[in-house]
Amino acid sequence: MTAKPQGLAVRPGVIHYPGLLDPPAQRAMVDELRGAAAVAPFFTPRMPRTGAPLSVRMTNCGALGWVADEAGYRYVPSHPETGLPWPPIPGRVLALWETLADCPAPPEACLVNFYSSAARMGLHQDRDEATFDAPVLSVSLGETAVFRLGGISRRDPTRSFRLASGDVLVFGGEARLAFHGVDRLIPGSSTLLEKGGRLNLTLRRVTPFQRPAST
DNA sequence: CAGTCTCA
DNA sequence: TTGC
Repeated sequence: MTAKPQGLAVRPGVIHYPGLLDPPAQRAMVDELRGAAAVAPFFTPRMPRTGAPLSVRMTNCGALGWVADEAGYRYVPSHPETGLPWPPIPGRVLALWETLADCPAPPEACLVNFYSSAARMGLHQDRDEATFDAPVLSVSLGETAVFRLGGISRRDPTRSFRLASGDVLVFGGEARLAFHGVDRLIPGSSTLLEKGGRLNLTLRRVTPFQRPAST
């Protein structure tokens, strides 16, 4: 995949690439992620202050990983339970970023969220990064998610649409800070993951990069 | 500088 | 890096 594929603008700045990864590519990516999860096991994130658990389980790849616990939301260089550095971002995940992100620097964080059939994710923004110049790239693997997308303000109207296995979504430009979440999964919609559920990868730039000079 | 929780 |  060298040329940039065509996508659908769900709203300005949010591009949906349905079925961008064919089933063999999805399987290969899942295999890579299994290797990463063997080094950095999934853990249960918690809400700041209350400690209420989120229903997803998560791990990370890359130089920095996103964690959530009583202390807050933040990026850290190592796994909160093992203390080991996050494993590298898998090659085919990096390749997707290179094709789609239009960004001169590689991603620093690859958050891997696992949704069981009952997991959900409330509406939120990805805003814990020190730069919003780079887009956020999201990859869906496994069961279809009923995804919810809003605007920049929490009270903006929202829309819902489905994200199936192999779909890629890019949040950039004016939509980089769009609210989004997952209402639910559609059970039985995929057999990619033997035990069901859904993996979502979120690729992000965390620290600023030097943009090419304009003259 | 309160949040991607949840339940009232 | 959470207490305020």
